Amino acid sequence: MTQKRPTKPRRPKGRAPVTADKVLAMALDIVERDGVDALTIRRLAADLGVGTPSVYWHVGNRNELLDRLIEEINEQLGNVQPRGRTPAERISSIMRSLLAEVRARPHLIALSATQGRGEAIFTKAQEVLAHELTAAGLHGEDAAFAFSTILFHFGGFALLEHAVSHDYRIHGVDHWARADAGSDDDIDEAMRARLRKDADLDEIYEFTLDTIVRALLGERPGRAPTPGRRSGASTSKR
Amino acid sequence: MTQKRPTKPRRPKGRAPVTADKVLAMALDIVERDGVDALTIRRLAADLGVGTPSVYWHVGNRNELLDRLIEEINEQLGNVQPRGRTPAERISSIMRSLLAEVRARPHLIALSATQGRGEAIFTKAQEVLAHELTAAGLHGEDAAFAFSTILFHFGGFALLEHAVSHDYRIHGVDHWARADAGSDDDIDEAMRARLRKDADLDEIYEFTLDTIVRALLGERPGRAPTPGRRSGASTSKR
DNA sequence: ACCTGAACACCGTTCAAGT
DNA sequence: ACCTGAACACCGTTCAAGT
Repeated sequence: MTQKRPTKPRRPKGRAPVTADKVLAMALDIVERDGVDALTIRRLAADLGVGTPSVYWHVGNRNELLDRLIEEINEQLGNVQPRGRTPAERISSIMRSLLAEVRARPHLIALSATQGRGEAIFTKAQEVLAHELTAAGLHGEDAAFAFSTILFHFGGFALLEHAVSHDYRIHGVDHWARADAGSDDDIDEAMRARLRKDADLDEIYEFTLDTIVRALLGERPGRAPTPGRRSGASTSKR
Repeated sequence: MTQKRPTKPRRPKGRAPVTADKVLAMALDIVERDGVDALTIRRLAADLGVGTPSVYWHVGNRNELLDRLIEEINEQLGNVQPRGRTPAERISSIMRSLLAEVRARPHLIALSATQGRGEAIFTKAQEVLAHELTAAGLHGEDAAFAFSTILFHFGGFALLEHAVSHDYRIHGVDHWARADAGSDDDIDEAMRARLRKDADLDEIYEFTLDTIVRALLGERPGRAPTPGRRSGASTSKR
């Protein structure tokens, strides 16, 4: 539109004033493309075509910017609808979709981690979870405890998984690869062999989530949900 | 010793050459006193009485330094011995002491978080845990799965608790304080009231840990361990 | 082998000043 | 109300040079 000078990407006149929303949008863009660390005020200002003080004028300092970013992403998250027939299944299904959503947005986790805001994750889904908990027959303090517990379990898992996603193996690899690991005998070889490989995070999440939800709802554990899983794979004792 | 010039804290001659261990010790000192962010190469060099290039010579760059620091703290950690009569109790007790230890060293968690090394946390205790798991009758894949699951649960909790320790309330506070929170009726008032207050993190940890350990060991849930807990505190439905 | 001064290429943030 | 140039006070890291 209007005049465009090839060498000067800066807006020539008073064209299209930068707004706080535009700053936020551009910031989100940078984070999604190049990660949280790449989001510097100077880079942001440059991409916006303004000087750094302008950024400070629209949105506060870098911390405020990151906080706003978290909330923004958050609002786009958690449009989950429960699936399943039993209450436990429905609740588990919520937390499963949530993990999938959050995994698809690693920036969000990275942001939350750097900002120390493990809670801010998804607001919408909280309503759904609360609703489903009362539908499951929980009320008052019990419902609140179940709510917090489930959310905390989810948040902790998401955070650790992310913190560890680069080259994880629950530390094991180096440690358990050593022949002398595990004092002497005692720890059998099959276990040690398995610990040398990466842990199956999905399996862990599934199991812990199921277990916690069922316990909160007062159901007995039952090996029903994941058939064939956790059946005694007891191997040679060495 | 020898000459000491008051205005110049730098070591005057070739006195007491800096070693890698001294660098590490000083770094640990700074982190413990002023936090991870305060640990800058320049500050470290200054406190050591040398120029910045010296630091680079002894220990690599900042990342390597942080990694080494994590491992160092780690080695001082996890001298736990299991207490309790049943296997579940003994295992839970390990993870309880571990949380206590890690809580007493917030720097370690901060370090692990910034370095993305949620696993590095405590090496020694892993042996104890593995031992106790096999003593509980688990072997092979099952034992490995239990091991990873328990560690992951612990790590996730520690990480989230730390990330959130400053002003936590599972996001709730702002959200559930609003009168319109929870679509319309449905969510009862007692639950909403409880969500406005901070969640009891100890209670959550205790409950999830117990539940998971018992499930892994094949015990039935049972409300025995924490008597009086989670008894239907169902209050007025509004 | 160990240390130095000095520089490079970045940061976040603020100030005085412009329109 | 919004934007600028310029600076301040920091960073991590490296280079060439000293002993």
